[in-house]
Amino acid sequence: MAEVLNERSQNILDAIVKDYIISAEPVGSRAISRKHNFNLSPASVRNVMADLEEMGLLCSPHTSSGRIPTGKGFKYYIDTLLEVRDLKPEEKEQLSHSYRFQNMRMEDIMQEVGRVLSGLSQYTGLVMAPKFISTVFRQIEFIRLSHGRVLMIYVSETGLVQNKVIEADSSLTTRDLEQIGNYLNEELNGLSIQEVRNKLKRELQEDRVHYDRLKKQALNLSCSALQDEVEDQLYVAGASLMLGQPEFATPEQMQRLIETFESKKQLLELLDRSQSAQGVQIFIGSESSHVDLEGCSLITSTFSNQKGAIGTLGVIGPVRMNYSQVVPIVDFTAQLVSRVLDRELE
Amino acid sequence: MAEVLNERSQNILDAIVKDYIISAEPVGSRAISRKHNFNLSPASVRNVMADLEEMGLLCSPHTSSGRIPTGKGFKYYIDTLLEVRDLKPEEKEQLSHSYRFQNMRMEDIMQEVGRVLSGLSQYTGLVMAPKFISTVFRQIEFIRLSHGRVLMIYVSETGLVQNKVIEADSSLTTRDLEQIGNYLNEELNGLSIQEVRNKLKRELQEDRVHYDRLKKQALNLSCSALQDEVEDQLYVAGASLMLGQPEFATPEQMQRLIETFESKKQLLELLDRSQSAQGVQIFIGSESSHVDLEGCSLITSTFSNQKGAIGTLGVIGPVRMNYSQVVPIVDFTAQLVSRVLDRELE
DNA sequence: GTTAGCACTCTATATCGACGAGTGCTAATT
DNA sequence: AATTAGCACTCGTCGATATAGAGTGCTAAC
Repeated sequence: MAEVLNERSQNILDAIVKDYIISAEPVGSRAISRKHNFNLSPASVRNVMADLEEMGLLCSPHTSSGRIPTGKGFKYYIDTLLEVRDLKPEEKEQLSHSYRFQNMRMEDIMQEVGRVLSGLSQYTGLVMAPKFISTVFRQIEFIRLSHGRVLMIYVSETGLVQNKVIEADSSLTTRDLEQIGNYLNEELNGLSIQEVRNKLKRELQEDRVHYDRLKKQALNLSCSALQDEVEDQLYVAGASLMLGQPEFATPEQMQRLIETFESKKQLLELLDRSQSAQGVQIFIGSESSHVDLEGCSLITSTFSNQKGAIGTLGVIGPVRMNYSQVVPIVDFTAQLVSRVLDRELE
Repeated sequence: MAEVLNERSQNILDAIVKDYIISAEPVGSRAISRKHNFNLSPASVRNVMADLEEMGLLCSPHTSSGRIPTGKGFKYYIDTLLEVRDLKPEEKEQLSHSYRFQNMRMEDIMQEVGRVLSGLSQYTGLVMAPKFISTVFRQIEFIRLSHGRVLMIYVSETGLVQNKVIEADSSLTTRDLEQIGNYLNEELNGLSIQEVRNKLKRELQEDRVHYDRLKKQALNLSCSALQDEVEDQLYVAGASLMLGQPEFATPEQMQRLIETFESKKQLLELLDRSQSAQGVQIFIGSESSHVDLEGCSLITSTFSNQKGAIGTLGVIGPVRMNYSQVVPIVDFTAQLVSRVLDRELE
């Protein structure tokens, strides 16, 4: 699959991609031959470029213009040529100070991370909060609303608060709900949601449950409270920065981009995918199949605490993104957030 | 201040505004004279238009183009000429069915309202959730995090959940926090936040408090929990629809608009202002002083339940908005939401 | 008071040519 | 055999120019 290029071709591809990342404009043979001292004439460079074009790594917008890298070209660059340097200690130090996490709710932390990611990269920051199902049970409360509707408030180990309205037997009193809460808090403390579900299922099947009305109701209630997925929380920051990029300069492209950001569905799908793997991942718009993010690239990394609450954060920018700068930022930020989440556990 | 126009001038202004609302293009004398049967020649219409221009109600983009209404012209139209018809019962019925509020958390309701407002109007929907301070106390919980940090979860009468991290004496145990919660829930139930604050202040000043360590800590804790303002919650839906409007067709305008929507600060300021008055209010971009929403108009109304939790919702669109269509939608939606909030109280 | 007529203004659109950047090919060079 | 200089060719950009059309303001006639 991955074609092998000789060194000269690699160097030239590298140079073209780097130039294009800066200028956003087609790169000509003359510029390459002059700026980088390969000691090659433009004509020789042109020959190589023609080869690269044939391989599908470059293309030219029209007959007589320079070349721009294709999606495949960028992929090759990222996989083979990109050198991601580690941040220096002082850079890490500085980066840590960009984030102010003191006395913040989970929501605020997620939002702040998005904002800072966007600010540092000058692209759009994305954060997906840890999924409900990946969290560890800490506390649950039930509050009676009207007509047999109950407000459930769930708090995870890390202080993630989620709430949900559920239907319940309208005969349940405030007192009942309190007892149910106490019972569950004692029973379920420290279990992962997955374990909680298993435990609940097991207990519901035991026969003797049917003799204890309250216990049965407790189990039913917590089942509907914890069974269904709670909607994913996605934070998007700095969407307007994307509009400054030349690749989205036309009104139609802008509108499409903002629509995509607004609906969040496609973004969630992408972030979901990256959650399966570890470390930094890069998606290139054109290759990412049915997702309609043409011209965009996504750099993501997952964060998690020791108990396994997993979230994803990243930066979305034009394919022509400054990967060597953004990748370490995303990487280190993910580590930073993981550490902060662990700090929440006393 | 408000100038008085004779009937003919009014009719012509009315016609120009209505035409402009539809076409978004300068309106010429010929079009007015033909489409509306005033039995006036274009020349006569031109004379009137010249007068209206002198009064500052119209302007022409350049020497030889039709006229467009100025901000002042729109204001006159809204104040004097706009006829807002009430919705017919079947329209109300239909509108009610657009909203699906079943088993929704407060957050979801707010979001849904924004979405539907945007969908119905084809402009951008805004909803500001009831402010923390305007709510009525229902329940409070404290959860111990690390290093003397405590997660406070507050639930209002209407099921609005807000949480916040506060610093606290690190010697407080989980048991203490539970007792403090119980104590507060008993003492404060049913009071408005304002009353709660007063009560807390009063009790803190009583001398004998100092002999009861736990009570003192309870008061201190709830003071810092309930004293400061919690961040306002603003929901923006359908921002991309604004980008389809011809007044925001250039990339620069698009970017500015999205920036304004993204920062939310200016929008909050505007919505705040409208919260002081009752009923539907209309702000016109150019007049709304220092807020940078040129070319935009805002139609708002407040909603509230019987216990006074007040929020604001509305639609933001180009000044050239279809007021006669959108105003009743905003108005009725606010009533609808108020009713839904009251339903939450059993 | 109203309107027909007309000169005038300004925008939008299309057309044209010059310019420049860049290519691909070929033949000469190393 | 690889490299490169030279050259014809292509194509997009920019500015100038012309044209059509919409709309106005003014004046004189109704």
